[in-house]
Amino acid sequence: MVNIADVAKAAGVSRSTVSYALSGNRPISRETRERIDLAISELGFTVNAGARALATAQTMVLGLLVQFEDDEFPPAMLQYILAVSTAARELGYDILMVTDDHGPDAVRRITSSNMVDGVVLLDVVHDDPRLQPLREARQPGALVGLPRDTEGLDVFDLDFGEAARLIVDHLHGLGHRDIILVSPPRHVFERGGAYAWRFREAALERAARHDIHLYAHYGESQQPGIERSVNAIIDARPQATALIVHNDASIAALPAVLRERGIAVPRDLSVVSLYSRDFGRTFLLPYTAVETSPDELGRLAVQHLVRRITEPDYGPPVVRFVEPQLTDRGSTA
Amino acid sequence: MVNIADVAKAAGVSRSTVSYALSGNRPISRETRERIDLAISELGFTVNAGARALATAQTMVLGLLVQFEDDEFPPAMLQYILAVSTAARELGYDILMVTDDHGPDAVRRITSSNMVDGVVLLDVVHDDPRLQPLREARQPGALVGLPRDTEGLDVFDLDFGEAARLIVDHLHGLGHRDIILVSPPRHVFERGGAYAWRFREAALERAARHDIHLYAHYGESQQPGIERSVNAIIDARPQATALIVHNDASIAALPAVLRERGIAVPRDLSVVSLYSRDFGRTFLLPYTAVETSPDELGRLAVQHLVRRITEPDYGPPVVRFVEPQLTDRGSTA
DNA sequence: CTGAAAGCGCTTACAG
DNA sequence: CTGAAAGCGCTTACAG
Repeated sequence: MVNIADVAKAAGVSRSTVSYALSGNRPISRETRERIDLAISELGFTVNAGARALATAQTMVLGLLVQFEDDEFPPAMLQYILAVSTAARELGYDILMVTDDHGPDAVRRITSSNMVDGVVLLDVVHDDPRLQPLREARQPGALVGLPRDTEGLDVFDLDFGEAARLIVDHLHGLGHRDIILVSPPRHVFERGGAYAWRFREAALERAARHDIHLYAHYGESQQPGIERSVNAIIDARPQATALIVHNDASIAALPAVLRERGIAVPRDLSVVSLYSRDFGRTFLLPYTAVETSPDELGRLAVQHLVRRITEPDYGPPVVRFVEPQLTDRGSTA
Repeated sequence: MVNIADVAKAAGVSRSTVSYALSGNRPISRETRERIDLAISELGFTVNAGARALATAQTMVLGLLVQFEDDEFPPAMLQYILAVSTAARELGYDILMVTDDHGPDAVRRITSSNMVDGVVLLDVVHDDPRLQPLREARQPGALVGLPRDTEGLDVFDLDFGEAARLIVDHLHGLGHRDIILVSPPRHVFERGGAYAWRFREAALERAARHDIHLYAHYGESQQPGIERSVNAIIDARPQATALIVHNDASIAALPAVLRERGIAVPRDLSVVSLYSRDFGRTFLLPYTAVETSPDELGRLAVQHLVRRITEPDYGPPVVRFVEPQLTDRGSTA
């Protein structure tokens, strides 16, 4: 394998000069630089990433921890993964993606061995067991999803409370007084998926203030049973005039359910949901909805993480909520 | 950061002895080993992965190249990613996931810098531009998907030709003589998605032999337009008694389309498709289908890749087709 | 503007 | 069964 010494010899300079030419960390004469460039391209030299990492204590790799929970809807996850990966590459970082079942061990493993310069956690839950090892790590961490205790970590999430208020207010303004809410599965609440109850509680609170009856139900996230559960929920609340769906799997299945029941939107029922624009390229979703912004969240997390890696005193940890935006697609009346 | 010298000092031995205790590459007395273990846990020592990689020329990291094509159906991709990641971890490898738009550069970048010990390529097309840089790399490569030229690379794929014959024979045996085939989008054929035409050609050839009319159409893979395209295809072939769907997006949308049209399966129409078992947890798919085995393909690719990394003369490249298996879910008659 | 040398944290022949 | 030392391929003060 051709190394920096080979290049130095071919160019007739020292190894340090080659290194500085590579990094640009000190001025090099034009002539010398040209000889080095020539040698590099003739020999096909590429810096050995491991050796550079050892010398600089920077790997230029970010860890990405993904958890494939059974109650997670796969198509939604991929958007976050892609967003993080793309944002990282734009800043010169690669992604070490870890899908281990046991997240805390994975965090410890990749941080204590110095495989990564920082860590992004996806699918963060209220009491996430990965937070402690991440706080103990040398490397900074950024979370997508709000945990109970954000200490020492940068946190990014959609403002689910505000999203709920936005939606309830929107329906209230249209005169709806009986509204169904389809939440994530019960299991998501139980394992601490804070986005689920943050949305539900804010919706209930807001509905109460408006004297609206809000019927909150758990939806499903796995087939078979998604259509069945949505049907059962609608059956249970015949008086409802609007449906809020905070459940990826259920909203994906909703068009088929409504067609089957002969329910026209928004004539017979108003529908509002939360999903990302890209989600609507996989599923046929003509509904007014809050944009969940996976791209923006992934990008924010990576950008802050990289700043924290490169600027030692970047300031106190950041907890940032993305402002929900309601996109009106005409599914409410 | 605590390093191997700190451990050696605390345990009262040399650095080499600590290293050998870690690797198990030479016998260590019980007493010495215990002192070392104690020092390691007291100091909280973890081997520095980069330093080890530099010394051993092994990173214990596999590159995973993923391409998010617009005509790809995201839910299906995730299964391959997860399969590769899981199989790698079981063999002690981590995954460097690269989603660059420009695959050939990405392959060159991660291999020439020695960031990885081997590379897995997903979504391989007929004339895949990533193959050349991969062949030129020091590291071995494994592909999921069959390219035109398999030279020098281990290749794994479902036997799409056999899958087509299996399905056509199955329908022929049931007496069908007019069959619709919904293929992947035209763009997949154009960019060299070999699985698309391997399946279609084998199906056409087999149908001709049986004197079956096989009506091959391109389906869609993005909303809006999937339901519409399936409807148009069915409208165009009223005489058909069976439907073969080789298109993830279309099969996911099929239940809604058939319900809307009032078509009962298999009474009015027989349906056969190709998808994985897990795919049926995201979508409601009660159809007889060939299992596409993403788990098995991902696992095979990783296992062979790792053997090729660890056993210098593992033998000639392998091209292995996974045998298609038809799971009868009663959607044909 | 450039070079010689130390150091990053490991592993592994070589020697005993 | 164990140690001293060279080497993996870089970077970066230090010196000129």
